[in-house]
Amino acid sequence: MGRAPCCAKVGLHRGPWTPREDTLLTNYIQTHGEGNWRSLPKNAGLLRCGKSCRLRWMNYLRPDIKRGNITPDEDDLIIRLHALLGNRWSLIAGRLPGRTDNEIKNYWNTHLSKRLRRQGTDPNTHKKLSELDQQVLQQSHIKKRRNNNKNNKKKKSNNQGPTEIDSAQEKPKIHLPKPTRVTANYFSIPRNESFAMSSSSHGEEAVNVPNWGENPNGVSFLGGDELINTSLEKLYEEYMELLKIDGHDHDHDQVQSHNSFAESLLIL
DNA sequence: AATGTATTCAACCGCAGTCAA
DNA sequence: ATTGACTGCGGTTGAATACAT
Repeated sequence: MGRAPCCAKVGLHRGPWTPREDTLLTNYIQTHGEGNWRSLPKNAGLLRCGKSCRLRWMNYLRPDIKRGNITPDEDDLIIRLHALLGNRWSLIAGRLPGRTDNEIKNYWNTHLSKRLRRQGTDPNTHKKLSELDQQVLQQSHIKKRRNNNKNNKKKKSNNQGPTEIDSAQEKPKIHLPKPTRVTANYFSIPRNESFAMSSSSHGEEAVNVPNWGENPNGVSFLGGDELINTSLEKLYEEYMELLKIDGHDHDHDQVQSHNSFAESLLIL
């Protein structure tokens, strides 16, 4: 249908948020709650589009956000969840209390995917790369970054918009299937709250579906690192159990069994 | 010290799902 | 059944910063 971009309105602020804007947004949400993003900026006295407000709140201002220092446990969990779920960042973030989808996406792109590549694993498929594949990936990665920076310089000096030709030329992408949208109808817990995995999980089904509804009182899972680590450990155990039950050779069928589990998470 | 290159991450963009009219 | 507003998501950009030469 093609709607006009929500930020196209003349006179709206863009770019980095100022402390004053942050305060206005925080104060407004603290008194009126989240939602109604469209009308929020006007009501809060902000010259921002609703989308921008939502993003700022979700990724930066929310009080339950844990910033920086992603622990090795979280590292490992992100990698495992990515193998299961692919680039479904919001789903992954939902399993990491206090982390945002944007943060995890950035962390993946800047740290984890590189690490996997260095270890000879394709970050997209989580399969072992051949030596040739590794070389190709390294080359395209380096080339892409170089080109990107060249473009940045060019844009700075010319003060021109993005050069579509440039960006289109140097992007040999590996496309994953478009992530399935997961709505609140499926999972009725707030984002960034961990879920309680059932401990008696091995019934007739090979996979287990988390108890999404088991947080009726809005019980916080952010009570401390101990609590978080406990839930992470539970997750690890659960995944390992699932892999055992599948009875597959992990090296060869890991991705496939992960995918089937991922599907079970998405299609209820 | 100056310049070039690489990295990080907040913010933006556009698409797609949902839902009310 | 259709339409359009709203919302949420993943992909991408680009300014700021760090590091290398």
